[in-house]
This record gives sequence, structure tokens and C-alpha cells, in this order.
Amino acid sequence: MAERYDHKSIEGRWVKQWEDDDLYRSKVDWSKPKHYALTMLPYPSGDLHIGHWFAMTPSDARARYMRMKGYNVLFPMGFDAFGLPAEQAAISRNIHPWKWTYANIERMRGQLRSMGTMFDWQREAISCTPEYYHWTEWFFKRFYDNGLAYRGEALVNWSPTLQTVLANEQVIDGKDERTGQPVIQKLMTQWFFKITQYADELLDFSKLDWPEPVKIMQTNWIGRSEGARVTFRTERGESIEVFTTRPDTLWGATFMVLAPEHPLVEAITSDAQREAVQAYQSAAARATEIERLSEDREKTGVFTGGYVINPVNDERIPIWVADYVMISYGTGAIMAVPAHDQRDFEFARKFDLAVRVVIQPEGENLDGATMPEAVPGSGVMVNSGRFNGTPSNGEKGRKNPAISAVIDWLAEQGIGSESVNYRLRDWLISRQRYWGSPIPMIYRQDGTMEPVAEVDLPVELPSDVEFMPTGRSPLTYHEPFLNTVDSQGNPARRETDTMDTFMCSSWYQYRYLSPDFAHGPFAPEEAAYWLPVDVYTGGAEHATMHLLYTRFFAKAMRDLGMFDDAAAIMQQHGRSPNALFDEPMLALRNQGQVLGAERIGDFIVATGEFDETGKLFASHVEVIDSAAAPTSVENGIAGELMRRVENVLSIDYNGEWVTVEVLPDAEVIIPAIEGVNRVEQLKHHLDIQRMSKSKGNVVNPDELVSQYGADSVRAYLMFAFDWEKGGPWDPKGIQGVIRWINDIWDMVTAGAPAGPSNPAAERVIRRKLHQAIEKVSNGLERFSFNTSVAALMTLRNDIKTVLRDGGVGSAVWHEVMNGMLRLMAPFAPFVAEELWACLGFPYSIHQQDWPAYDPAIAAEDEVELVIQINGKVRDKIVVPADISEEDAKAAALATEGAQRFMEGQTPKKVIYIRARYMVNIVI
RNA sequence: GGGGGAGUGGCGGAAUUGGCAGACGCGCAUGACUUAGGAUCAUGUGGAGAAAUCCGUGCGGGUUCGAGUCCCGCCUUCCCCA
Repeated sequence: MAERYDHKSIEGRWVKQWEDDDLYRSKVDWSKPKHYALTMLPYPSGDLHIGHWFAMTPSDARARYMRMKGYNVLFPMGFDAFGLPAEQAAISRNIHPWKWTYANIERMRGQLRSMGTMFDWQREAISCTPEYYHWTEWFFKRFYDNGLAYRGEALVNWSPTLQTVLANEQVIDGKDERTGQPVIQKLMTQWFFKITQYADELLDFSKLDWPEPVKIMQTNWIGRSEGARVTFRTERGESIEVFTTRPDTLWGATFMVLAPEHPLVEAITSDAQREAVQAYQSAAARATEIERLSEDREKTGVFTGGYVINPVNDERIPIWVADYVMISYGTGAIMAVPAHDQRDFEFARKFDLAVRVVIQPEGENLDGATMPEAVPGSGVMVNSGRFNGTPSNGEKGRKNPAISAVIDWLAEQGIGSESVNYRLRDWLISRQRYWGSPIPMIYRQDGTMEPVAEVDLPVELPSDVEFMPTGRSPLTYHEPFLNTVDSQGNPARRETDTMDTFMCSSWYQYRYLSPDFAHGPFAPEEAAYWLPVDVYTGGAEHATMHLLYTRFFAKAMRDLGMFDDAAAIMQQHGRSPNALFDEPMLALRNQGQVLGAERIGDFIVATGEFDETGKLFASHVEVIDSAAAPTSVENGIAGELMRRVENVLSIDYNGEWVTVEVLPDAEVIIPAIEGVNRVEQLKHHLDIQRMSKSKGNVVNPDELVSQYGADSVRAYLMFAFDWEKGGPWDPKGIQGVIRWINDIWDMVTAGAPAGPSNPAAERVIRRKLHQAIEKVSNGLERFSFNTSVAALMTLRNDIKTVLRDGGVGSAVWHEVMNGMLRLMAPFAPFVAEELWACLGFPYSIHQQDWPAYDPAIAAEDEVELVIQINGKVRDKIVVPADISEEDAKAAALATEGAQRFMEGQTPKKVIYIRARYMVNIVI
């Protein structure tokens, strides 16, 4: 008897063997078709968690499949290594971000190797190395030189106490998450990329095989709206421009609203209103944008005392300030048409402003004074001077005759023009942080600025820095970094902002091509062969930001000629570069999220003394069997432990949560755990939710791998979930794949069966193999990994059945094992390699071809014909697979089940579905 | 608030996209083997019913010979928001 399956004795050995042999080294080879498979690179937080395994190992399985299908596959890995956590570790634990990050990367590399992935480590890229951020800076400079980077004002989270800017994730409920100090919204000068210049092109998804939801989210994010810009004039002569998608309602504007940050607010505010307006402005600064945009929030605002003339009817209307208007959207000013816009309506009703109907819906007679809500739909223009009677059909932009006519008239009159507005704003890349790529700009003494010369790149981050507990970037007080000279040799100051880490991840797919290339971000020879990325996998949470940014990068790089060399080389090799550089990733697939498992808390009886509030101070706590739970306890309670914070328990006592404080000298009894028990050993209830350390529901992949082996963990992750959906982790379910792998091990190591061969049995076993080839391949193509593994398990079951009945000779047995192991190789690369070697097939299984599917071998001789009466199954018979439609219908009508339900009636219709071998008799 | 998903046995999930609902696995049950079992093997497993059969894909309508799948209206829940 061969030895039992032991993952520990094989996995480490093959990792080393594969590395020694450079098995996964990917090199340009124009004689083979290429496949660039990319999976989102991790942030080096310290430990690989199960989510990384869930994201990466199925992607790896698919990359392996593509390789066996004959593609030259590039499947690289790296680290997105700049970012806030490293800086926070530096502040709280006094470790330099560099050291912290590198230690984490070292650790994670080891973990990544244990996964059995085919990453080509010679292409690893780490975004926080000077070799990498040299080119991040270079991109900035090129964008700046070409007008794609500029300085502008933006609202930032400003902590007045710390005198520093905070990232969005550092602000919770308008307060600094660490210190609890209030945070306000403040306008500051920041660096931007002109992503809006590409807004229209970014709306074009025609070249992309991307999930529909991602395309919809990006479309909404960009938020293109067509309308008009109209210029209003104040009584004192200032002009205020507004953007509106509904110029057909201009005659219904009864007031104007400016964002609190609008630059004209100060000028138009009357002295009487000044105090109120200023108070309102500072209150608005404390609200976040999400709060301000919330529609169910009570509308607030204040009258400025100023008036503006509506240019379409010369009416004098009041100007208000309200925070539901954003300075960053449109022009920061709106004409308010309360009759036809719900937000304006609520505002008007609250402050008792006029409501005038200008679009009368057909068959209705709306009255501004009494209508209960805004009516935004279609109708006929009224109260609109010369436009009265024009139909407004509810369509947007030029498709609406009313809007179209008004736009033309506005242009004629010179008071407005057709305009397109986007919700998308330019990409704010400034971060007031240390641990990011420096922005290579220099401020001269005269106040002008210039980019750092290309030969002086990269501007390196100084390493001798001290972190202040305020969180202020050390670059702002690091004199040697700050002081430099401009191109003329005059003293100058460096920019201290660093770049958003989304910058680094917008172009990493190019750095992987040639991580050591010193003459540019990537080598054109590599880019010509590998680009673009064929399939990109990662989390759906990146649907808008990261994926829009990287698309913007690709388009900007194309327009700045950065792909020209690659395109020329591509052409030399006879491949057309046409449209290949418009988009960075042709196909995209998102995996879901692995959630924490649900767990029932310990059932507890606690006794002690209650205080007057009903809180129990327990001197005795005992875990019992929930079936034996008493409904009432003298001087105590019994129920499931729902939560525990140190020694304070929350117990579900007959539906009510009771707080129990366990006294320090209390007796704790947990029968399942030997010895003296502690409160900390009690298990509390866990809901299905995201894994996090604080919830205590984290699954540690290292432990799983050491216990069950990487093959089992990989296969289980692929088997247990719909990959694009994810779901709760079930710790028991892994038994199924462990049994499967053990079965395969035992089956192969047992060797070919002795005894005579029987052609019928051999035909069956080969048929099952080929049916599996079809299903496994199909699952991999569709990222439906669970059905692929299920097909492999079905194959296992079928082979076991056939082998038990006997009749399979050695040659066919070897053929079937050979095919099955190759099908397994993407999912369980270690055990497949080991068993492959064990059968004496040539090394390595991962360099073999994918098994070829032969439909003739897979075809069944006989099939089951399903007979339905009015869509309900009434009988089933076995018929030859090549049965004709006439024969199938005749056989169906003759069945006992059909006869019984037809009761002698003549069928109205008989429908035959050949693909399903199904007859439906309609009576 | 806005945007995007998802609801199928006790559980994770299948269903060739309009064609036998529940593949595969977990769990559970019964039996076998064993000094022992959180091992292994066999059989069964959506619900009701003795059976014929009926009911079943979040809820309510609709289209169709036929609906988990398409349409209309709800409910619940998860994710994202510079």
C-alpha cells in the first residue's frame, strides 16, 4: 500500500523545484500567442488574509489553464506599498515606514509562495522603491508639461486642532477618528489631473469586456448631463453663471441659490444679513459632502439680502445661500425652480418662497401655491412668454423640443449657451503626507514654479525623518528636503505634497513588463508583446476610482506618445496596434468577498447579584448545553452569549439582552476546555459579516495551509462560493475537497487495476473523462470555478464506480488518470505535479497541453426523454440519443404517463425540444 | 441620500440563459467496519402524503405550451461614495 497523502512532504519541495527550474518565467516569444493575466496587487499590510487567497488563487488557476491552452502567459505580482497605514505605524510605534513596509513585504512574499501560484517573481514591482516612483514622478512631470496637471482649489478635511489635512478614511462623523477632534471642510490649493478632459472618451465602453455594473457605475460617476449655461446679473452688475439641465424651466426660477463657498457670496451679502450668512458658512464647513447631498436632510439656508435679474424675463429674484448646492458641481450656483425640482421645492416651502408652474402636465392644472411636491415630468410650457405652448416631452437635452428651442434662443440673445456638465471632477492627487511619491515641483522665490528637470528625477524621500504625533508630514519641516535650487541656480523650495497612491496603481501593469528598466517606465519591446492586459481580476470596490484612473492614464499615455515605440515594434512583428492602446485592460472580472462565518455563542448560566438597573454582577458563570437551558434562574440568568467586551457580557435572556459583569474572582466553568477557565475563553455570537480582527472572525490562511495544504485551501475557495459573489466562510466545508484530494491520491497511487479489460467499461470511463473536460474548461472560461471543481468531483465519483465494477485495462486507466491530473493541475498544482511524476509522465504537468475535448467520445448512446403534459413532467423513457423528432413525439404520446393525463383528448400542440430531449404535449 | 448588487433545501451553491429546480459538496439519518473515531465504506436526504399526487426558487400580479430565468409593483439584505 502506498503512503498516505501528506501535503507537507510535497508542497515545499515543488515550490523549490519550480523556482530552481524557472518554470514560471515568462519571456517574450512572438511565435506564441500571449496572455497577460493581471490580478490587483495587494497593499503590504503585514499578513495575507483569506481574501487575498480568494482573489489570487482562482486567477492563478485560470492563468495556468491559459498556459496549458498554449498561450504564453504573463502573471505578475507586486506591492502597492505607499499609503497611510505605514505612516500611522511610524507615528504610533516609531518604526520608519520603509522598514515597516519592507518587513511586511518579506513576510507576504513567503505567504504568496506557499499558495502555489505561477507568479513570475522576476517581474515583481514595489511602488515605494525609488526605482518605481522615479517613473511615477516622471508621469506627473509629463502630464504637467502637457497641461494635464494643474494647481487648483479643493475642499479638504482640515483639523484646526492639529493644523493638518486628514484623509477621508481618517474622518468619522465629522471628527478625527484618532483624536475625536472636530474636522472642517476648508478650501486649499491642491494638485489635480485633468481627467475631465477625457470624460466623454471614458464613457465609451465599446472596446471592453467588463461587468455591466462596473460600466454603469462609471457612467453614473462621470455623470454627463446636457443643458445650458445661463448668465444672470446682480443689481450691482456682477454676473453669476448657472448650469441647468432644464433651461425650459427658466421662467419658473423664483430665487437663486449659491454654494456657501461661492466667491461672490461676500460681495452680494447685505450688511443686515452679513452676520447670518457668515454663521451659516462656518456651519456648512462642518458638514461633509455626503451629508449635504442627502435628500432626506432638512433643508437649511440663509438669505443674502442680494437680488439678481433673471435674463429671460427681467424678473428680480432673491439670492440665497444653501449647502445643498456644491461649489464643486457645475458653477456652484443654481437657478431654483421649485415647481419642477424637488430639492428647490422643499427649500421654497420651508422659507416661504414663491413657487411658479411653468410646465403644465397634460390634463392637469397645477397651482404653485398649493401643489404638495415638485412635478419634474413632461407637459406644456406656460408662464414663459414667447415659449408658451411649447411641449416639453420629459426627454433630456436636445431630444426635448422645449429645451432645444430655449437653448437656441438663449444663444441668439447672448444670455446663455448650450453646455455639457459632468459630475466627474478632476482627480485630486495631492496628499499632505510623507509616505507617497513626491511631486517633482519647485517653487521659486518670486512665487512662480517649475518642474524638476528630468535628469534630476527621482526626487527621493529623505529617510532621516521624524514623525510628529500631530500627523503632520515630516516633509514640511525637513530643511534639507525643502531647500533646493531652481534651474537657474537660485534658491527655491520643494513641493511637500506627495501623490495619491492611486497614482502608483494607475500604471503598475506597465512596470511589471520590465521592473528594472532604467530608460523609461517600461521597455517598449516588452510592451509591444504583452500589452494590453487581457484579463484583470480584483475587487468590485475599485469599480469607479482605481479603474477610472487607470483608464485615464492609458488614454493620456497614448496621447502623449508613450506607446509609439511599442506600437512600431508591434507592427514589425505583424501585429496591428490599432486600438490596442486605448484601454489598459480588455476584460475585467470582479470577485466577491469572503465573509466571517456565523457562530452560535456559548450558552451560559450566570448567577450573582443584580443591581437596581438590572445589571448582574456574576460570581459564577457556567457554559451549559443549550438544550438543557432553564427558562429562569434564581439570582441569575441563562442564555446565549451575544457579545463580550473584556469581562462584561451581553446575554440574550429570553429575547432581552442583559448586561453581566463577571467579577474578578468569579468562578468560570467551560466543560469543553480543561483546567481553570477564564472569561476570555467564552465564545460569543458572530453574525455573518466582514472579517476583522476586532470582531474575532478572521480566518488565517497560514493555519489552514499548514493543516490541510495549499491545494485543499485553493480548491475549497474555488469550490465553496460563486466567485463573483463570495459569501460566508464555512469551516466544515473544506472536508469535501480534502476527501476529494485524498481520493485522487489513493486512486492514483493504487496503480492500474489488474484483470481483463472490457470495452464497454472503458468506453464509459473515457466518456466520463471527456464530459469532465468540457465542463471543467467551460467553468474556467466563465470564471465559474465552483462548477469546474464540481465536475472534477463528479469525475472522481464516476471513475470510482467504473473501477469498482471492473473491466478497465491498464492503458485506458493511464489515459484517464493522465487526463484527469491535467484537468486538476490549475486547481491543485502540487498534488497534480506529484501524482503526475508518480505515474512517470514527463515533468512538468504545468507545461503540458490542456486535454482536448472529443465530443464523439463524450456522447451518450442513450438518453432520457422527458414527457410533459402542459409543462408538467408526467413520464420519462430511455431512447436512443439519435432519435428523430417524429419518433420522439410518437414515443412520448405512447407513454403510459402521457396517456393517463391526456384522458383520450387530442393534443392541441406537441413541442419537441431536442437540446433537452423533452416533449411537451399541450392539451 | 445617490449608485450598484443579491434573495433557490438545515448550509455553501448548480441550472448549457425561457425547457426535468436542487448538479457538486457540507451537514444530517440509517447501516457496516473498528478497542476507539471529528477515520473509512454503503444507502438515503426540498416539504406534505400510506399512495396516486400535490406544493415549492423573498412577496403580489402579468406574458408564455413552458418562468428561478422575461415584464410591472413591493419587501429584505449586502457593497461603494474623490
